[in-house]
Amino acid sequence: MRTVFLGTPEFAVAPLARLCSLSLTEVVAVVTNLDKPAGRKMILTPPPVKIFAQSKGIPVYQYKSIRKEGVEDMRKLRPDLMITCAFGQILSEEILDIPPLGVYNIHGSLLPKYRGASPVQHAVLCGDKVTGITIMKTDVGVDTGDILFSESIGIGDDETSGDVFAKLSALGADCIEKAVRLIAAGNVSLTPQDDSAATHTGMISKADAFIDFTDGAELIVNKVRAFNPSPVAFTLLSGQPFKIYRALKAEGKGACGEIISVDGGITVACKDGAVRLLSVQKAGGKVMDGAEFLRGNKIPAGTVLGK
RNA sequence: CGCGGGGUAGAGCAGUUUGGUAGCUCGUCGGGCUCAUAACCCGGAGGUCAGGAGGUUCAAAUCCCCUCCCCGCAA
Repeated sequence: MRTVFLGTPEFAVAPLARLCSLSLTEVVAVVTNLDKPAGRKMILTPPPVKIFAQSKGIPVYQYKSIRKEGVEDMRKLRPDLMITCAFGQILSEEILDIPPLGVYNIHGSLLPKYRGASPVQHAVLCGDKVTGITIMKTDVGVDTGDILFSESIGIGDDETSGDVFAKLSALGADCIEKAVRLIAAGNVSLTPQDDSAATHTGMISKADAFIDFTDGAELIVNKVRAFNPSPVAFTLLSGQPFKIYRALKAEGKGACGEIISVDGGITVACKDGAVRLLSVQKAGGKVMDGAEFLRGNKIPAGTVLGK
């Protein structure tokens, strides 16, 4: 099957790699977002999917808007099948109609839960114990298409979004292989989503990652997990950004945001107890564990975070 | 040239303003105490202070110049 893959970030690389390794699918082109300026020097950086595709010698197409600029290119490719995975753009009817076998999407949640841009982060943020991959037919809505199947996976108590992303990316590869075999065999049975059970997730912003110590310990720990590796939960220490990479619930009482213990680690009081900061970073500094940080930064107990 | 912090012992930092014997916490090694210990006490090792046979000076971690690297913000 002539297959066109549309995806952008690291998450999409494993599924793409799987499709490339199958004899069933011939990946004739990869579509991805434009290279973006990144980092302090604003160096133009190609998306991970592009880097992978080029290493395999697969033609890469990049559009600001595939709907406006890419329709003719897609038609010329004469794909039998198109696969989307964290592509970052919404396809038009015009494009969806091109491949005779249809367009399928790899989504990082158990739909209809967590439609949208940040399903993985929200699953972690909400403290879910289970999430998964859904393979669904792509339609003009945002993750609203009919479901081919889904597979679930557990979320460990101490796992971050980064950890879950890695697991789901691998699962996504397995799922898309399975899906492609079903499609090739003509064995496709779709189930519409229950829209009444749907939840939607938007883009994660830096402001979402600000820790409010008047929240409960569990929510704070979940925020820390959900926003690692990006954008990373943070608070303020003496008015400067103070990032928190890892934290655990702990025993203790005190005013919200107050550091109540600096004995071998940093323990901060919150609404219903305390959290222990296991991995932190101050502005301009490196990431280090709590005890290490305290060795060189004399933080008196009683210091209040968040201002 | 987007803004800013930083590079000093294995780790994290102070010392730089006001040049003048290289310091702190931890780790490490040795010894002691203890039923015992990640606890406590005593002692030791470990640093060409990012680099430049640079500049100034009697004297530079510190002041001036150049280069490299790390990080926060912004995007």
